[in-house]
Amino acid sequence: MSNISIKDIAAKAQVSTATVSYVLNGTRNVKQVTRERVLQVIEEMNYKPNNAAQSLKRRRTNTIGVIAEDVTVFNVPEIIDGINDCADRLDMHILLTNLRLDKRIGRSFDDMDTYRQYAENAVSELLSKQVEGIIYIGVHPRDLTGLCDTDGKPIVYTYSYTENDPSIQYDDEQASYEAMRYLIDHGHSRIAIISGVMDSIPSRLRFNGFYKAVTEFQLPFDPLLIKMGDWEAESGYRLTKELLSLPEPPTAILSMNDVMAVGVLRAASEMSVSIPEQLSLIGFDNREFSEYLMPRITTMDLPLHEIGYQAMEALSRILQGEEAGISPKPMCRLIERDSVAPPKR
Amino acid sequence: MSNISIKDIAAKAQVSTATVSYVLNGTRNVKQVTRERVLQVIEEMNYKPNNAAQSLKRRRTNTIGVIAEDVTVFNVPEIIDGINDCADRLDMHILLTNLRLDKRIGRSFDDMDTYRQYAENAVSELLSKQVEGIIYIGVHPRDLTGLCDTDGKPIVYTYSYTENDPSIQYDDEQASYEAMRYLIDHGHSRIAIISGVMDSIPSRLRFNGFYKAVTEFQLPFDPLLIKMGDWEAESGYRLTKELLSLPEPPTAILSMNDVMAVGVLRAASEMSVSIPEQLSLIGFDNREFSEYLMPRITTMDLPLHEIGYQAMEALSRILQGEEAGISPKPMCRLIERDSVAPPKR
DNA sequence: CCCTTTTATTTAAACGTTTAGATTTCTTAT
DNA sequence: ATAAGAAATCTAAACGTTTAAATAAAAGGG
Repeated sequence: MSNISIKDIAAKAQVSTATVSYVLNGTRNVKQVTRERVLQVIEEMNYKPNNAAQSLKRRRTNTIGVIAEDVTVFNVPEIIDGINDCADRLDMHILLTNLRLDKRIGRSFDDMDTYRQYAENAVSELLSKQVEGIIYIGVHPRDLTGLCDTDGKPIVYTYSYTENDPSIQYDDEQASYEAMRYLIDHGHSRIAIISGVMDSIPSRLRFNGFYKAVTEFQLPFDPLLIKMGDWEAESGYRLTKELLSLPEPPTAILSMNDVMAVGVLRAASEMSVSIPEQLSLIGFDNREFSEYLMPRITTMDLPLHEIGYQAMEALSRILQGEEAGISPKPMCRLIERDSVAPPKR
Repeated sequence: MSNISIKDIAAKAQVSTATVSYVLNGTRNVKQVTRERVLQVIEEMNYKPNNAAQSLKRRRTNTIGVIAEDVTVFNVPEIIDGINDCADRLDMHILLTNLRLDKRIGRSFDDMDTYRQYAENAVSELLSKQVEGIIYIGVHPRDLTGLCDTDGKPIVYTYSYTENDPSIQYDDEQASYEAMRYLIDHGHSRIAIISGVMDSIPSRLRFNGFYKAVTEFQLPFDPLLIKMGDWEAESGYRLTKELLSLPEPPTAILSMNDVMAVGVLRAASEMSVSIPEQLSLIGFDNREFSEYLMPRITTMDLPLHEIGYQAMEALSRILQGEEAGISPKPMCRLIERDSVAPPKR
């Protein structure tokens, strides 16, 4: 049970505490022989520097806070993993705060009072722990700006649904543009889109990409093919039924997430429309299950690790006093599987 | 940009630093009027105690370390959420260390040297941060015992594949026993089991539960119905093909995880065996996708939040000097869906 | 061999708290 | 009014490091 301090090491190695500190940090020359003696003693006594004392004196903690709205949301762990990966390289540490918002206030995004309370607590806690900056992983349309005083400590947002600055996002618009191109390359022109809730930025960006492809490739723009979902499977199911009942149904559907794509699958199956023969389908997110469905669905993989990594990099840059810097948005990647084929004619 | 210390507060409120500390911690009587004055100043200056200084002086950090072999493994975030939930209540903080083992050494569980290196680093880091104890979330057959010196700090294992002490696990044996009962209640007697890799404790425990039910309900024990999988979908697929090709195929399959159950589904579909009419199926894990498959599969939900919570509770008890205590293992819960029906006769 | 320069080591203050023990101030009983 | 006791406040040391500044030891140069 250790309370071995630098003093104990100094005493046993017959040097001053300063010398021990110098060998530990390499901040000054130490004669080879004494260095070895000190290291030897450190090893013997299994000494570990007291981080609290170090931070106090150095006035640097090498620690950043990560606030996650909810760690159990599917994409959050990957992002944390990315932050972690980068933090390791920068010799930084992470203090994780899980707001547990999904558990605590569920889907009532407008319960701003409760949100504020939890958010303030979290920030206050982190500041007290002397974090040098904060990364905020949002999963819903809300954020910290104006909510609480971070005492000058920088915040970087990632995976946030709202527009913050600085904020690290992947390129949603390009992603849905690419998905469209893939469908078009396969010969589709009557393509429907099922969106997520429209108050979220990703929905809007993905819609932009869709629209860009429609105009660029001069597809007929039919408002009947634009459906507003809510990210849940049920909406994919319902809207697909509507789409397939159209006098002139689409030959392909772009679903803004894999969960709604499950609903598409179900509706198609019930209506005996086979995928991909009679209807092509592309999803978003590359959720694990997208590979387990029948057919395995083609989907857009999100660079989650990457945005976590970049968020940490950006924060680090800000901490060095540099500008956050605008690195190009990481790209999504199409995972080709079995849910797309040329349209039947 | 804050470097407001207790001294600044003391000066502005015209009291000594001791008094400020007393109002902050309530450790001594302070006259109502001075207390208010001090609190006022604290509020005004937005003062946050410096945690490093506090820990240094108090010699308590109220912080525990959590070491996760890999946070991106599906069940880990739920467990962390449970730890978090309990820690909040106990006013404890969590320092998360992600070994990133799946990324770094993949499936080579026997690469003990690399493992040791990462593990030692992690522990060393945490000890330096003065954590009071450690929770280790394992996902593979290996652990920390004998690997590195934790300097007397207690470790609690959870979700670990090996036998450690103290270790918080849910009741795997009971779970598979219950699953069997459910099948038996539905009229099945010729029940096959597809196991995970047999060097993992959960596999063995689940097998025990299976076997207990077989003997207790006097089912014919047929070795041909016992198949060794490896947790992956491919093995579920292959073994199901074998099972369904038997002269006397089973009427139900118990798969030790949902991923292998996907393979079962696929094999059955290819062989035109319909589920649940001709073959019943129960999985394990209640993975999100189990609800998205067709048919939605009946599966065992794991009390992941609960074991995280209990791990934190147990660690806290140890830190109070009490015994770890053996609370009853949390139970798994059967999620009834559409993959089980009475056998066709 | 002494003086100078370089290199190695030590001394002591500081970081921002907490907390015994000392001191002051306030109450209350006489 | 005063002494005694209680309540409030203050003083100062300590926690385990780091780091300027001071000092000591070693190395070079003539």
